[in-house]
Amino acid sequence: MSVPLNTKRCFALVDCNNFYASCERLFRPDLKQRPVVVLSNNDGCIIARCALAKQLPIPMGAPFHQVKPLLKQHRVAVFSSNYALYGDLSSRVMQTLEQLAPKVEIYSIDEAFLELSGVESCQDLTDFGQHIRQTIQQQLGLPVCVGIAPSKTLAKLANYAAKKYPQFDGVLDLTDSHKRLHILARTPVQEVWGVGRKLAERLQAMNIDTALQLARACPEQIRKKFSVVLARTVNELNGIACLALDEVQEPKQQIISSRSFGQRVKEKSAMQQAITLYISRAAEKLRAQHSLARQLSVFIRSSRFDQKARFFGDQASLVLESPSSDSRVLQQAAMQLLDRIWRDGPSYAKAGVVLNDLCSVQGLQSSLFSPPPSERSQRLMATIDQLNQKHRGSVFIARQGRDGDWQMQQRFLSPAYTTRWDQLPEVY
DNA sequence: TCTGGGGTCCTAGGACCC
DNA sequence: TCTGGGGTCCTAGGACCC
Repeated sequence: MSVPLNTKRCFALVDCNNFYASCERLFRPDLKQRPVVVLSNNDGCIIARCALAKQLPIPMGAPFHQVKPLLKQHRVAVFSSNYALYGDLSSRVMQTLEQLAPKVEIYSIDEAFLELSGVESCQDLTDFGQHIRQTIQQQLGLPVCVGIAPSKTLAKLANYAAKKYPQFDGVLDLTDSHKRLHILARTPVQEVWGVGRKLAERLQAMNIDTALQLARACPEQIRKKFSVVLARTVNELNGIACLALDEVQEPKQQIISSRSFGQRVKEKSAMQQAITLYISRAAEKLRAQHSLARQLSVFIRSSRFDQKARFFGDQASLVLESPSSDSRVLQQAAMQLLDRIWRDGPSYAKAGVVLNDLCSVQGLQSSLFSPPPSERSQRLMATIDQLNQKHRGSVFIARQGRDGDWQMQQRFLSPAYTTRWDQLPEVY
């Protein structure tokens, strides 16, 4: 009787390479030899670069206006972010992965953890990683890298190395402990999942510079000096899995909708329009996950980068009498909050709303103390959501208005190739 | 002129209580 | 005159992630 190779727990992290840039290039084969970058909302800064663009001195997060001349000089193709496109391609990638492995955790728009333990077709782990890579490439035309290891943190690290070192051909299996030590010793501690800039600084002050040095630190000491989270990371780096695969996506505990303005806002009426739009977006998300909010906040702020004017920012929040997901109820409450914090004078650069203390509609049906929203309200909101799903922006609260200078800039938006019939790409 | 948005989790410290 | 100590709960803020 043969014993399965992978009786022990084993994770793979599949991560799309330069996801947003790859998505844009998918429908523009003419850009194959040209560097491609994607901008953040409002065309603010660079948030994705293809491999060619990474060779240029354009750092991640660079403000667009600062690198504009350089982009022009190198004939870089620039795109505003197109989340309709990325979201749709993302879900296709995830569906493909779900066919390849029974247990998949969608970790972000471009990453998923897979549990490989017990995958029958998976005898050699590296071969299986290559199979994943080729399948996504063939079916969707998107490049991915695969990291394989006995813990999620190590799988992340394996993925980092698979991307960084070409000799691995996009797949690295770190279940072997010799190979693991070799890679850990060459990985800066800041590249470890869970170690950001601040922690890296503190660790370096203790002469912990590499992932291997962190792996060899005493978890108890780390827990005392730092936190339980970093102590867990130390264990994970040693191949002790402390983090499980989360297959079910829990409803969000907080919903935020906020934007920087295309142009500074000085008038209260424009701010009211913007807040009304944001609250509608947030309420839509709330209803999509069948939740209600008990608490909401509104914030407004000027620009932190403005040299001439003093920074101004404020926020206010309130608790609703009974939890709600009705756009009209939330909008009225948001307008009250705005009245409390609004000041004439500042040039506002950004505003947003936050919904907190969320609960599920079902959980509330039986509660005596907080009656659930009325049938009428629920039906109305469901109808609005349906209409807006078909045609975005067909039904909205009048206060929102149709257009405003404050709306975000998207000067380089690609068509919604995959989600709108009228924008399907034409092939000649 | 122009510097993103949306999340999670943990900890420290204050308020309050006995 | 003398001004405790321990526990819980909540919130704000920090750090991290993509």
